[in-house]
Amino acid sequence: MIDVAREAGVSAMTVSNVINGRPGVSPETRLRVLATISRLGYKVNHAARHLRTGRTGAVGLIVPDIDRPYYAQLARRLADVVERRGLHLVVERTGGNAERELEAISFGRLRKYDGVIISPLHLDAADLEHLRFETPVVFIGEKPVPKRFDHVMMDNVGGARMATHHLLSTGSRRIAIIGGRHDDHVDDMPSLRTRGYRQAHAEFGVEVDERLVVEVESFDPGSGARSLKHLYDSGVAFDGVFALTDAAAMGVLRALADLNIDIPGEVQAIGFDNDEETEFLVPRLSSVEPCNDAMAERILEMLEYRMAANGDDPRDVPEPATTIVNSQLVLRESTRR
Amino acid sequence: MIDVAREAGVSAMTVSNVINGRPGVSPETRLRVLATISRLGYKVNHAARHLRTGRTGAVGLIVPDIDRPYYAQLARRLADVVERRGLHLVVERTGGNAERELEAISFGRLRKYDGVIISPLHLDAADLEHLRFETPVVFIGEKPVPKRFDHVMMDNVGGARMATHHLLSTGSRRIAIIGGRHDDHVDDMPSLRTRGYRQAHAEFGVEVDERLVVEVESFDPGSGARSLKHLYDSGVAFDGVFALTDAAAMGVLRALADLNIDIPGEVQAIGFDNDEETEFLVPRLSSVEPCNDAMAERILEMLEYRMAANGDDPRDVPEPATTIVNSQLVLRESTRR
DNA sequence: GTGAAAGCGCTAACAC
DNA sequence: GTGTTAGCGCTTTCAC
Repeated sequence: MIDVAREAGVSAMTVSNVINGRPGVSPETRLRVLATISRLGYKVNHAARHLRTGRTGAVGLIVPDIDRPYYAQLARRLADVVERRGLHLVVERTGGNAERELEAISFGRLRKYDGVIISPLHLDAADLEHLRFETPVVFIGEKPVPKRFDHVMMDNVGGARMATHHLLSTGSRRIAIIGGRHDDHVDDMPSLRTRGYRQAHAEFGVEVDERLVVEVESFDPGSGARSLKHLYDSGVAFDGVFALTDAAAMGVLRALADLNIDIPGEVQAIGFDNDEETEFLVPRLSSVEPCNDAMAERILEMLEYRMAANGDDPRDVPEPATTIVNSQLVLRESTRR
Repeated sequence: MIDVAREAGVSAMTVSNVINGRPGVSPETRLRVLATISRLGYKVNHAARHLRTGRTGAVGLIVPDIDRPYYAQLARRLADVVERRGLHLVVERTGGNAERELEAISFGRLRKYDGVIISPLHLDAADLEHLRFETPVVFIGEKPVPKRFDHVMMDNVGGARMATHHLLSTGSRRIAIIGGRHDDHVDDMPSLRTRGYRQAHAEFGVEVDERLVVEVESFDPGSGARSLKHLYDSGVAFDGVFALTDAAAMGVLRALADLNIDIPGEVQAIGFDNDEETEFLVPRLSSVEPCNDAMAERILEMLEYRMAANGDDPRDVPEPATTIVNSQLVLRESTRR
């Protein structure tokens, strides 16, 4: 920058003013400086600017996994919203283990960002209790976080309730839940969705057969397919399947096809997440739409409040809030009407 | 940091040495400093460190889209490899328009990273001709880039040749190519794969009916399904389909199911990319595996060479290289044997 | 409308 | 084994 200043016969300050489009530079000077900048191929050093101003122009999204459609699609939506505000989104993944999650969010790495969106998977409220961030942070996902943080989550219980409700109201009485939990007292995704499943059963006065609650080690298609086959082989009868994610549901559809079971005639099936692909499966999969667009908007709204308030008058710092975004049933061919 | 130094009764330099695990600090001092650090809740400021050392510990991946399974899965693989080397990967997306691609790679934003992997979609060799990066860069993908850059790409032509070859050798003679190009003289993904398709036909002495070459506006399942229906409605007969991506192939399978066409008896189908989901489609989709693991390894190998060489003796800076990673056929239920 | 000085938080190089 | 000095490239402040 001082090179540019010297070449253009002005001070570094003036160059800085030109670059940042600040007023108070005469048109001729501005032009001369701009010409020199492009002639010398000068580029601002973001690290220095960051060191000085504390702003980076970047919003971080920290997720357990980047290749799961759910996170990938959420990332895209957030990127849209972030870019509309003149910032850009960068995504980091933790690989879904507690230690790496802590590392990603604790050791000053957040300072690279003006604001951060974190989706914890293994960290729970106790781990987060001691943490203080100097960067504005919004938590997303179903893991409970301390009340002093902003938190946006989807309505897992409500969505699962609706899905199960639909299967029950269209005649299913023995609904397998793939990925469910026998003990649903921890607030994670499987437990919350299992709770919705149980609520719907309670509303219909139908008893849940615990043998239909199938725990899984992961939520990919492979494990969905294996679980369903295992359930079938164990001889437990079922006439409906609620898979806790669309990825798992994909495996379920595949396994039902292998078993020559008619969908939705013999067994109806429903997923959760409304991934873009579900509409093209055979049969087209009914699912629960988590309204990620609304969620993305809400997340950024909260983050912006905090980012705006950061460093300012502590009086107008917003109260931490928890938002639950409604979900919505999308019915396709894998369920009856 | 000076706060910590003062509190611990040492100099800032010693604190720095402790933080970075450098030798030459006595155990007692080290312990005292560490205690003070945690008592004061001190965190290193990465911006300052970056400003001073020029290293950030981050590798950037810049892709057109983050929610396409192909990029998402590539990102995961790269993240694995990057993390094995003690760095971490951050992903940015450009949204797939030329201006934003340029912005992402040109305006000094790359300085946030020790090395960058770029997958251009709209920028071509001419746009890149003038660019000089001070950050080590490896290009990926099929867009041609100037020779002075490192470039890793998969074997699009070979993979498409193999896929088409298999359909021909199992009896198909009228193979539709979804996403193909009538004019395949530009080096982009569709053109390269179309070239492989034509090569295989030439080897078999089968003439290509240009009506079977179906151009598409995008490579998602929706457009795959629409294209296939449109082809069918137009009355052009076909007994095989090569979809240029698995996403498009997914739509093709869906459309064939809607038309009650038996796969692979009447029409056999094959995709490209070997996305994880393809194994669970109905029927299971045959595809071309681009060997992304090998590609990820190779990309990082090249990037590391450059990162190591950066700033050093110009004699041992490696020559720019272009690597083509082989692809491989994966046969499942959607094709005959 | 423009410039000079100071300093953001860190570390390389060298002195003690 | 530890401290001192200087400076990375920018912007804030205030003087001109």
